Amino acid sequence: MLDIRLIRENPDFFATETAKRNSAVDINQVVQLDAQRRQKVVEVDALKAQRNEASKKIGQLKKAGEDAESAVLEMRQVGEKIAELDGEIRQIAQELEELILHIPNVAHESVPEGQNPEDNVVERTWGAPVERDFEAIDHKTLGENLNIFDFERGAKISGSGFPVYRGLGARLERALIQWFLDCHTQKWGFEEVIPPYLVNRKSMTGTGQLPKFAEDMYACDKDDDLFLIPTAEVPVTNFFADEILDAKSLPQKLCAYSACFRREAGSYGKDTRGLLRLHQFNKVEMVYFSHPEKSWEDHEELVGFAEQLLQDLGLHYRVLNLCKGDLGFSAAKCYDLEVWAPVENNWLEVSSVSNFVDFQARRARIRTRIDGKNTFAHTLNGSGLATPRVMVAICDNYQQADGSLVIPEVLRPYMGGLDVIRPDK
RNA sequence: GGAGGGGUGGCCGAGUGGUUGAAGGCGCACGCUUGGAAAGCGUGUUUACAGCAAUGUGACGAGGGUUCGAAUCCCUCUCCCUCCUCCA
Repeated sequence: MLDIRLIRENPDFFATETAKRNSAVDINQVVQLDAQRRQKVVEVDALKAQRNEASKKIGQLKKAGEDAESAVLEMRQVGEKIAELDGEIRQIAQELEELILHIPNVAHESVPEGQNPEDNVVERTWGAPVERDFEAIDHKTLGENLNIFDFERGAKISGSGFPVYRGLGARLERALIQWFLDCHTQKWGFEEVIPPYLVNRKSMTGTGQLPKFAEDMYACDKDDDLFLIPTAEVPVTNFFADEILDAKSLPQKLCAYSACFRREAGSYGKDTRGLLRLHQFNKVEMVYFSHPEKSWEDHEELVGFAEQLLQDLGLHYRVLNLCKGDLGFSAAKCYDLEVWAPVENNWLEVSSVSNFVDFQARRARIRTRIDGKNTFAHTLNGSGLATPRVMVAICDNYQQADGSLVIPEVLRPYMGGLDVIRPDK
C-alpha cells in the first residue's frame, strides 16, 4: 500500500509511475476522495469538540442538581449530525481504501523502463551450457523412465499440475529442500520456520495477494475464509504483522519450506509439460525484515544467496532486473533468476528476489522504532529456491547417454551417498 | 461440539456511565547523587488523523447499539484460557 500523504503531495508522479505498471486506478479520484474525507473529518471533529465540552457541563449541572434539559436537547441534535457525518466519512474511507489497495508499488529508480519481458535487463550470467555428444531427452520422459516422477497418477488423484514424486525422485526432491534449508540456516544465519499453509484474508491482504488477485488462489469454503498459500512469503512476512521490531534486531532473517498452491488461472495450455508449471509445488523461501535505510544492500545480499545455490548445483543461470511493466504488484524491484534448461532450450525462472520496501509493511503494519519514532520496516523475500524447475534443470543437465541421472554432488549426502539414479532401479 | 472465564499502554495491573488517554507497579530514557556503579531522588515515557502551530478529534480485541456523554450498559463477531467431549 502506498502512503496517501505522498500521493496527495505529488499526484502526477504517482499517476505516471503506476500507469507504467498497468494500474487501472485513477489517482485523481484517489486524491479527490482523500480531500473529501479530510474536509468532513475537520467538520465532524469540530462538532465532537463542541459535544465534549457541552457534555462536561451537563455532567457538572446534574451533579449540582440543576436542570440541564435544554443543553441535552441541543446536544441530541448535534449527535445526530455527527452520526450522519461519521457515516459519510466511513463510506468515503472505505471507497478510498479499496482503491489504494489496488494500486501497485512504485518502482525503484534502478528498475528499467519497459512493458514486456523483452525489456527486462540481464544483469549477469553465470556458467555455460553443458556440452555433450548425445541427444538428451526431456525431463518428463527421463523421469518416467527412471520411475522418479508419476504425472499420470498425480492427474488421476488431483488433476493436471499435481505431480507425484516417487522413490528416489521423492528422495531427491526432499534432498533439494533440505539442502536449501541447511544452507540458509547453517551458513547464512536464517531462522527456519514451518508456517501454516492456510492463511486468513488479512494475511493475504498484508502481502498484496488480495484483494486484487483472488482468482489466482485456491480458497476454502466461504465460512472459513481461508486461502491456500501461493508461497511461504505470505505466512512468513505476516509473522511480524502488527508488531514493532527492535531496530537493533534488523534484519530479521526467516526462511521456510512450504508447499505452494496456485490456480494458474489464465495460463492454461502454457508450459503444461511435466514439472514446468504446477498447481502444487515445493519451495524454500527467504524473508528479510530490514532497516529502511539498509534494504537495498540487503536485496543484493539476498539475491546472492539464491545465486550461490545455483552455483553450488553447477547450473548455468542468468539474473534479470525486471522492467516496470513486468514487476509484480507489491515489489519495488525484483531480480528473477533463470536457469538454463538445454532440452527445453529455454531459460526457466527458479527464483524471484524482491524488495517491497514499505509497501507490504504498511498493509501488514510491520514497524520498527527508529530514533524514538515508529517507522515501517522494509520487507524483502526471495525464493531459495523453487524445486520443480531446478529439478527440470538437473534432469536436462545431469542426464547421461544411458538414460541415467547423475546426482549433483552437493545433494549426495542427502541421498545416502548415492551418485547416480539408473533406469533399472 | 458443550460449559465457564477473560482480552485495558512495551509488560504487569486498577478502573462498572461524567476533567480517565487511562491509578499503581515494572521496564525504558534523561538528570541529580557517586571515584565508578548499584540503591535513592526527580523528570519524562501509547498511537492514528487534521493543522505551520496552539490545539482538536479518534482509539481500552473488532463491529454495531443505548445515551447529552461509554474502557464502563446491551447485541454480534473474534482471539486466548480452564473443564468436558472428540481426534492425529
